[in-house]
Amino acid sequence: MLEMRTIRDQKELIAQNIRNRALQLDLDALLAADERARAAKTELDAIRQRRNEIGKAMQAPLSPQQRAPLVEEGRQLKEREAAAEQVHAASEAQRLALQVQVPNLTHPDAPIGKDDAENKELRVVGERPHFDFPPKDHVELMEALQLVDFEGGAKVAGQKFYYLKNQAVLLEIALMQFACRVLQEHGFTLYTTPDVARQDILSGIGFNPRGESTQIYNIENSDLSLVATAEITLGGLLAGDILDAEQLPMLCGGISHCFRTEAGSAGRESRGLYRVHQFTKIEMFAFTRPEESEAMHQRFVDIEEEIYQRLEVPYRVVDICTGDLGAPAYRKFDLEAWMPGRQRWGEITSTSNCTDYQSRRLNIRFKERGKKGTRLVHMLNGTAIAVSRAIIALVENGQQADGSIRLPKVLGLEDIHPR
RNA sequence: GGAGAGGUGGCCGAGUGGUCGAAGGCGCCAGACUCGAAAUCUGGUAGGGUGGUAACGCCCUCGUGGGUUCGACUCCCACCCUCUCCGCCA
Repeated sequence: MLEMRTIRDQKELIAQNIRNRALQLDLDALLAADERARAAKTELDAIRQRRNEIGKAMQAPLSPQQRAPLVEEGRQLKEREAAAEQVHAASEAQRLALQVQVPNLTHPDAPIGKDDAENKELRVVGERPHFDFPPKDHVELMEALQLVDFEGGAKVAGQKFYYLKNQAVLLEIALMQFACRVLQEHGFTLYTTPDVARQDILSGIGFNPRGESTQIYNIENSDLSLVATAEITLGGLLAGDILDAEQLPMLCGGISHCFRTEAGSAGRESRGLYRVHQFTKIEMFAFTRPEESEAMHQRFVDIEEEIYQRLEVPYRVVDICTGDLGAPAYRKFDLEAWMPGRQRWGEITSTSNCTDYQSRRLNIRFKERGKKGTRLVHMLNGTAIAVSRAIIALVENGQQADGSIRLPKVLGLEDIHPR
């Protein structure tokens, strides 16, 4: 969420940003709602001020004749205050509903474009494999090797759920282990996290769990939702806290069980493990001083590249364009792996600098020694390894003519052979 | 799940109907002392909103939300969380 003052003072900039992001949003309605909310607050404050004055006056020893009119006025003010409070609460709710739709500002270097077709390729790293046989996709390969069971998944939990089997299970564990090790080497504190989170945490991160096209599974009779990523639980970890500046930057790595309804994406990229309702991910998260966030963002990209280089997966780095950025992201880079089964690049990691967009709503601040006041931290997230997509890349790129799969040495696993 | 205790500023901790944003301490900042530091002494030190060029004013915040009252940190209700004991359990 952006600060209302920013939206007021820099209306043109905000409006341009909304256009760049190809969003529809009535800024004037927001500004009007803001006017109403502030007017209501002024009104309410005036009533409260008078009430406080009466309270103060009543402390002095007073005769019953002096007290009576004060008590009466106080009584009346209480009623007026209640009415004013309702007006104020309603106008604030209206304002907030619009305010949270305003996307974050955007890095000046982010490419301007309306959708993912206009993302900018920054570099390609690694050699795409050449096959002297027609390459198969991961579904065909994995089913032949008894590494996955989609039918079982569908029977028990529905479409887009799956079981991993045999060596794929060890592969998942090895990938998680590898990613955790790398993060630890880079100074991250590792976490397992809850797989559910409260509404206010979800909204603070920028998810809208009860909205119409939500990606989120909600748990009935509670204000909990299944998390779509550990970005939610890691980012929410420090909600409401005031940190010492010396504690920053704070790096967290987490095992992330991801649950996504994938509403509205039926039929899109739906084959196999590419887009599923549940997967496991190792997530990076950082809380930084504002001055550090851009450098930290680069560092996240570097770590992602290190991981995929060590996994020997050919990939390219993409600078996400304005129209394809999520609302909280100030800038976003994706790594896309070469996927021979689809003959195209497929997203395997994503890292966003969300600046203070999330910390404002989650109220995560830091304090510097000797300085007055507090400042909002910057928050960044990034994928170390999203297991299901990493498996696609490894299996498809590592396939051999005899149907076996060659795996990168860093995982410490044997290659996978037909039984 | 049952019984009890408790949630106050960056931290610890007092405060049980009158203004208290809150004693005291720690920490931090500035100054004094010192060649310098430590110790000591003096003063300062919450966050947010809103109005104002500013000085400064006003409002909110003592877990959260309601209620009682002219007035609530203080009384009542609900919820959340923490701790102790008992039960249950991987």
